Amino acid sequence: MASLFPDIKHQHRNCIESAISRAFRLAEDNGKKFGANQVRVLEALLQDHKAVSAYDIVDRINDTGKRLQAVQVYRALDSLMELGLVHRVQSANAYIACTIEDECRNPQLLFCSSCKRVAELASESISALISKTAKQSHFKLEQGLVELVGLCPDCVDA
Amino acid sequence: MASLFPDIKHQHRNCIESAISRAFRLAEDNGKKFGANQVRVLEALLQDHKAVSAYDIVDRINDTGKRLQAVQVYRALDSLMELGLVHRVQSANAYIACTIEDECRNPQLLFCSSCKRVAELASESISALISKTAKQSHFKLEQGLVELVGLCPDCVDA
DNA sequence: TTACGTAATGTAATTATATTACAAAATTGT
DNA sequence: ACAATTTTGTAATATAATTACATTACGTAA
Repeated sequence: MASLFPDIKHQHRNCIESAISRAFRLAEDNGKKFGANQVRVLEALLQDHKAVSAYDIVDRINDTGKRLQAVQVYRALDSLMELGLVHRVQSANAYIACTIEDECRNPQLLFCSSCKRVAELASESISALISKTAKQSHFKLEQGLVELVGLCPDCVDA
Repeated sequence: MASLFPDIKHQHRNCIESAISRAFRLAEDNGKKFGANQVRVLEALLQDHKAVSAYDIVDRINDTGKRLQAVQVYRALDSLMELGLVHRVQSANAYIACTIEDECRNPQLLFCSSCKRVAELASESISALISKTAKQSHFKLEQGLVELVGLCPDCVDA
């Protein structure tokens, strides 16, 4: 199996474009507004595949154009997370743009503690097991978080 | 299946005692020091089965006896987490005492977003799937976090 | 169109969470 | 007893997230 982490020479521009257009589509489908702040935050996250803290997003945004404050970034993050377009990297208090095509509310993340990159899975067997577990426990699942923390192939080799 | 969440009339004293004695055993086995601060923090967490923030632990501790500062509580939490005796409830920036008998570094938590109680699983099928997934992805797993956020049976009924 | 109610955005301040830096005390090995 | 190391104590600071409220944009019904 090839690494789930982005190849050094992948066409990142494609990631950005497809994510943005998917975002507009999803927002439309859900009758949600997709304003300038949301777009800017999503774009800031899409600059790379690393987990980025909210304040780093603020910095990225404020490098250019109209300045935003933290609270505005948090608001945008909240709405993006509601749409499943952004996930919180729980163990790092950071955020990542979703790379899964479909609606994604139960992220399965591989987070490299060394280079901070994140790869996202969409394992049916994992989600099935999660649902089954919740059901067995009479637990009304709102969100199932799976986060594998460790070293990505590149960082293991290095 | 009975609820994994503690029954209202369970003998909580037992939880506390067994956790503490297990803690001493584990620390000894690992040649780790188990000082007064660690004990106090663990006891504070064991007061109930809810996720507790670090600063709430500080408050619980400072209600009685020698006062501790946040950093001391964080240090104790770190060492307790290293031993697997405490887990971070990632989605709540809070902490919980482990209720599993064996070494526990890949917690599987059910976190009730309403009452903040936490139930802990030790599903072999989940851990196996996690390990397998990491292996397939050539990912050197340091910690596998599974956190189900939702409503416990009591809060669903209510 | 204007007036009104609602939702989104802007701005400032504050609260909550976690870490750094360094001093003091305890512990360990020689 | 002494130096080296680790743990604990204390103060300050850094980072993360939210609250409170003012302002602007947006839909909609008179």
